[in-house]
Amino acid sequence: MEKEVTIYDIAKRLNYSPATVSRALNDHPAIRSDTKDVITSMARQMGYRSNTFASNLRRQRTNTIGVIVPRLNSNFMSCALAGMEKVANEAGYNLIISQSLESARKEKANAKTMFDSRVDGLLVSVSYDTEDIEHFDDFINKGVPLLFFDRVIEHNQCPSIVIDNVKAGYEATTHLLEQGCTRLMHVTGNLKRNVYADRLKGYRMALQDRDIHYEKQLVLETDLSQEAGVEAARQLMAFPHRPDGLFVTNDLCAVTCMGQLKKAGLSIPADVAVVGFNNDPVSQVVEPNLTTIHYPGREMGEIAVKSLINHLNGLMDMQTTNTIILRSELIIRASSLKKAH
Amino acid sequence: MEKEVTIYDIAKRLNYSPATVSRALNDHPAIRSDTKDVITSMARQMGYRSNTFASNLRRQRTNTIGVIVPRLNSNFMSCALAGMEKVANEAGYNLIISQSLESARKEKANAKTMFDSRVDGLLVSVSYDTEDIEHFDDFINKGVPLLFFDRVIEHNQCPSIVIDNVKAGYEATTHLLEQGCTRLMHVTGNLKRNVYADRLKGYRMALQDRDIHYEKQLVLETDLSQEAGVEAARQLMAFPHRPDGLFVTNDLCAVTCMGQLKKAGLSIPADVAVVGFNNDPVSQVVEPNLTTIHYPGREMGEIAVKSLINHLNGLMDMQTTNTIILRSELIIRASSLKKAH
DNA sequence: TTTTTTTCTGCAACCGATTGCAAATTTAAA
DNA sequence: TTTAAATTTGCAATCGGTTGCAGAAAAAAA
Repeated sequence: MEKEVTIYDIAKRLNYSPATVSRALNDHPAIRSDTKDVITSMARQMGYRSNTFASNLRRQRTNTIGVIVPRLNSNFMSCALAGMEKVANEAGYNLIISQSLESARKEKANAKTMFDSRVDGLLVSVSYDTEDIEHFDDFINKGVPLLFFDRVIEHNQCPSIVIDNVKAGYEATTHLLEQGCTRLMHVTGNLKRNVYADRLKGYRMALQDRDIHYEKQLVLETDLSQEAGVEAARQLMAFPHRPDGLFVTNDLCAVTCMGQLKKAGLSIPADVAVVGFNNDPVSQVVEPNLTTIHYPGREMGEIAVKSLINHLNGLMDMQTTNTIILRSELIIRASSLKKAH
Repeated sequence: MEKEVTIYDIAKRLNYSPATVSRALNDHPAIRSDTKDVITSMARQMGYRSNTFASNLRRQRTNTIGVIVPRLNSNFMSCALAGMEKVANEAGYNLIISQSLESARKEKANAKTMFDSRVDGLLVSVSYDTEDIEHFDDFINKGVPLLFFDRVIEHNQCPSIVIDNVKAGYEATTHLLEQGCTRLMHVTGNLKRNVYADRLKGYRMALQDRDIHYEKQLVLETDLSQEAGVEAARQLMAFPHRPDGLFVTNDLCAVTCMGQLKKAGLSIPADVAVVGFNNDPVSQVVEPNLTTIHYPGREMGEIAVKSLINHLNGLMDMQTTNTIILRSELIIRASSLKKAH
């Protein structure tokens, strides 16, 4: 285990002061360029590596971005994280990722850890049962940029990155209606969360635009798990006047539900047309293939990190940008096609 | 933006030395317990938070674990990461995650970053085209514990966490043979990687045990993408003597392949019985449901981090443990059931 | 050649916690 | 009461870069 090389070692070896070495390695303009060359090449030769802690300690900066998500093992989230990691990595930032597991309590604990780790910025998609965001006040007070994505919470200091969930919900619903559905069931998540509330709003608007009466009983608020899909199928079939269309805001839940319906002898889309959400790989595997909304996870992750880093570098002020809306898209597949095209 | 409280502030306020405060906050035995009480409560009252960098700088430790994976958006990997994050978080460690995107070059760059970030330990699942592991020598030389999981590389200094891939391959193959298949195609990944090589070994052993001649042409080495699934189906159908069994070492690839076969009019499992690998959610969605190997991603992640932390705390020596093998399991579903049970 | 301006470089303090060693205090033993 | 032992606490150096400020050196202008 050899000793670590420091700028002092380099300085002594070349007869410069540590200050000069430091500046040379950081490409400071006050250092002549041939001096820089000598120093950097000697640094390489001696196997020098910068000590991040000393640097962080002094500069009060960590080059680290914190990410708090509900859970990281969903297709959408892992794509978003993949995008984040890529951009962060290229910009020389590290990512510290933690999951709240849908619990506000754990989210709070994670926020504290992130704060203590002194992340330069924080990206958050809030948990199911997060009510307030006091636990992020520390960041706001300290001027640490905070950015919400996907599941966001309105806050005038923090920008959000989302898709237009109202529009997506509207399109999904409209599509089902255009296919001739007359009675649409809607299975969604916790309506405290913008993503689900907005999609519901879109659903209602679409109904309204066609003068279809909104029935509260047709909206099922669930945890969108696979079990919820089973339960949704049960409820759907229990209706005296059975719905002929189904809009589920999660693909995995939707396909599980579809499976149950098929098992019960219903035909998709003839008896029940189905639309999911997220464009998860399962949507192209299930039979019939699932119509769904393409949710740009990777892009969302990339843009979130890009915005944060631009802000940190003073290239952009996040306070002025309030919301970034990404394009989503209805992908029509067999599960909803009652009419031939 | 208030000023940060340091142990000096606490010391001054209580008329102790910073040293005493430091020790008190770290529960050092040399501090009387009522002194500790006074100090900790004052720390809380003043809103003190420890400065990790100063501490890291001094202690030459970071409480951070690095993770390098091929990509983080697969079901298996995101489950493994979820497990890692959970355990690490509970033990007060942070995770820095980066992905090699299956490129040895990027893996090297990531390793360097991790090394410079001075992670306390490193968990690695190697990329497709990693040939050597010289880029991890720095860690080994410096005594930073390095642990491989899933896609591992033999190294007498580094333990591995895996499942028994040979056995899994053997069981999958045997199961197909028991169902009456006589000619088995095997679609797998880069055979440089232990996971695929071992599964192939299991496949061959199973054939041998039943005196079935091994045909090289029946083994397809691919990147296991969905496109590879399409291509596999094409090749399967092109055989004059068409295989009646198919063992694909990845569920997503398997289901895509199945889709193609069905589209071509073949019936599953009657014409071709199929077994996948990983127990991805899609396996329970596709029709017929896919027989597969359950791969304990979450457990693998948890155990990986647990082992690393135990080693770091001196509770366990990783040098002596060479390999940890987790239990995997064949899950039999309809896609391979030719015989009724 | 002298003066002014510009470009480089170094000094030294600082970031905040940790820890070996010694001194001070308390407690126990003589 | 004195001495020895055990328990607490503090001093000061240390970890390794960073940066304001001042001074030296070099270049440009007078």
